[in-house]
Amino acid sequence: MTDLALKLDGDGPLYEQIRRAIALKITRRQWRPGDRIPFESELCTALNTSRMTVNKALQSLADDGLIVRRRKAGSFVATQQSVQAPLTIAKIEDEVAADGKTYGYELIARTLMRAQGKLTISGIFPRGLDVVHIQCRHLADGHPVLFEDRYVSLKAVPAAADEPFAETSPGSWLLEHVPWTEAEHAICAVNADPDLAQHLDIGINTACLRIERRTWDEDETVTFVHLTYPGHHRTLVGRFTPGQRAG
Amino acid sequence: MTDLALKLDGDGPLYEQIRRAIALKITRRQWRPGDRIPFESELCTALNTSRMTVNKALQSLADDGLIVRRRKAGSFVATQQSVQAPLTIAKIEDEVAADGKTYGYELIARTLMRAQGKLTISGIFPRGLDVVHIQCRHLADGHPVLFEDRYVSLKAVPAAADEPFAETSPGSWLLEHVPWTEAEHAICAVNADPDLAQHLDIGINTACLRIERRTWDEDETVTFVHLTYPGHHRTLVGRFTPGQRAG
DNA sequence: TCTGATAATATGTATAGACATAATAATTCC
DNA sequence: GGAATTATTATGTCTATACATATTATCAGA
Repeated sequence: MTDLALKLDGDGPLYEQIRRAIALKITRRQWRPGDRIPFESELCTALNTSRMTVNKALQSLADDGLIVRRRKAGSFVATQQSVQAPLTIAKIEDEVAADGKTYGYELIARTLMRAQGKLTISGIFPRGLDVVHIQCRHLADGHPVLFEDRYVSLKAVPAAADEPFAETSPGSWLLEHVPWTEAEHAICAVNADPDLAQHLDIGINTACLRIERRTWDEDETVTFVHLTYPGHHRTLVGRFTPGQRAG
Repeated sequence: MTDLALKLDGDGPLYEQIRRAIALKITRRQWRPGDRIPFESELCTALNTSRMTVNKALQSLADDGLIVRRRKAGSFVATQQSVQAPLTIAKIEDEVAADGKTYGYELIARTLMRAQGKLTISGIFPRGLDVVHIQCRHLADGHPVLFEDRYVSLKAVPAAADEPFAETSPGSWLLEHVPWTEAEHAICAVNADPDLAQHLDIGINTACLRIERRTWDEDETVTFVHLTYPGHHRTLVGRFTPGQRAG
């Protein structure tokens, strides 16, 4: 039967063809949000394929949020289709290098302290926890492109107490030495205060992009960092193509 | 054999257990970037499972970039482990509603025009293309939270010429009426110019977060939009957990 | 020693069948 | 009619097998 009017384009693996064909129906609004799409068994007979192959296509569509699957009920086109933006935060070293520029690093301050004030109020670290506070900046061809303001828990990372961070940026060092299982990000815009303006070599009040990242290892907070970029720094976020699998 | 020391936790589907066990090895740095991880066949015999099950676990790890797979060579822990931040851009209506506030919409300007100047220089629209230019703002409990500056191609969306956008925001209208296959985002910080400051009811020069989105349908640019949020608006980006599948 | 053909092999894809599970529909009983 | 039970069913998971494909390793021949 071709009453489903699902046309495979014959390009690439079967499950990807099926995925594309269904994604096309959805993006073309022929199958609309809330609509039930054909059962696996129907697709199998219509396309003359095995269930596992159809299943692989549907699972991948479900993974990407294009459809929602419910046992016994069937599969449905997702009702709220929010736009996904796969933001990949590369190491700044790589980013500068990818730009064809020379990377530079400068430590501004490194202090051993106990968590207090804002850090404890925000619930990031428990009061009194030993932390290292590091401020540093990253340069591209000698010009500052990123100011980093970081706290590292000495409970989670005792070795950080002996690391001067004079040559190695804390980001790289942590990535290399410390395991983590979870990260949470927030993005906001801030006006440069005099300090920040000086460190980034920009005018006071210049808009800056700030990424706030908190990293855990299991339940233990490992590090909390503010990464602040000059506002003109345009962070490119990846493309999102509902029809095809991320890669 | 348990010489792989891969311990399954017995929680949930087998392929997820395998996935978790391997992800744990990687996050714990027991299998380091560049290392080859056991072959599918080795995992099969060690864990006494079928190849398809192991394959499903490994494929999902590869999808998420934790490992890289090469035929004949094997599977390897990914060398550059960039941090993924799954940024989900919800409809502003939903976002305001999720905040427990009352959503409001105000059209500021709607103009039919031909693409010129910056729009053509940036290569977004071809010179002379008919577009609708819409400026509007979105309110939460009567207070502006988002300024939207949008261009819609009349070639891709002829119906936009007849839509006043007086009551419906162009974002919702487009999402409802117009198919698209691809979107690209960029994020930057900008200082509020007098106009923007007035529309968002903030001080001049206040740092604002701007999301720039370009949307295509196949090769045709559908719309280009600047979404500008007051800087204090903290855009929460989702959590990223390398050990478990997104969902 | 180098080159090109050949073999070996790990992953990639696809199939058919089986049972589990959750959610819905149908049925029975009060 | 309504509540509790049972049956049905679509998806979820898993297995065993087969062949395709890309890539590496090996080996023969010049």
